[in-house]
Amino acid sequence: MAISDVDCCETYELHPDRINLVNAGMPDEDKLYDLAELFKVFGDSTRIRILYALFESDICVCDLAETLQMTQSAVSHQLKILKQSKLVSSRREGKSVFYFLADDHVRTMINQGLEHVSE
Amino acid sequence: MAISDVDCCETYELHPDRINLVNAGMPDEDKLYDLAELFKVFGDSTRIRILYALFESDICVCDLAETLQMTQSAVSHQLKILKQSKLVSSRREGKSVFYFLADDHVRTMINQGLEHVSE
DNA sequence: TGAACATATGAATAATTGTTCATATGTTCA
DNA sequence: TGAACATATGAACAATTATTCATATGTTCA
Repeated sequence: MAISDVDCCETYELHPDRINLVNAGMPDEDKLYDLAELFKVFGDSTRIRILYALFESDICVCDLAETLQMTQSAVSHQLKILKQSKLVSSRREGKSVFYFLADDHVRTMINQGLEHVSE
Repeated sequence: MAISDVDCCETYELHPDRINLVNAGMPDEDKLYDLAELFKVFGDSTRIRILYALFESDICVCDLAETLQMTQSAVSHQLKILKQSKLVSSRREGKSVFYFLADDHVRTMINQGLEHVSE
């Protein structure tokens, strides 16, 4: 029934102690999924560049598009994803919409990632 | 020539001060790419589950496959990606290969992500 | 109200990617 | 050495996704 019965592990010398220990520490499926989804949002260089831009200053869609040399549409699509993940928020000022970082986890996570890739 | 000339920003009221500020703080293209690639590795629930497993104990491929109810091949492919990103390392013990976390950034990053999704 | 500006969004396309299947490589032990 | 075990890997397929294009929504101001 399980994958192990029909596939790779019929004859493997398993280590039940380790398997139980690992399963005990494993978060719920929902949490794992949410966590992966969050990282997936960071896993695109366009979105990383948008977040970096917001490190410095609140900024409107038009300025973002100009800064990143992208179309307004592409930027807008990515901002929507960032907003759904609650990494950014926005406020309207007249015709413009300004985006800003929703909280400081973003900086912390990106800095932690930078430490890793800088080694 | 630039995208802005032909597309979205011909008539936009840009804010040069903000744009310059943002560009000054923007890391190199290479660094941005590496950073996005790193996050992309975290952005898959299978790999997150593997990393969680390694929080508890070094573990061999077979036990990982059994624990996560996946085929040995799928686990092995993902371990390769994690290893290329230097998030895990491995040592051989006889026929088995044991994997373990390469450094503590992994824990820090995942915990930081958890804080965000737990709000 | 109507025209111009600024942003958002749906559909389509191209590119990326996780898993499976088949098989290759590496290790142990009789 | 040969057989069985454990892991790694290449090719193929299905699913996801970033961007583009066309257009809709929302705002200001004459």
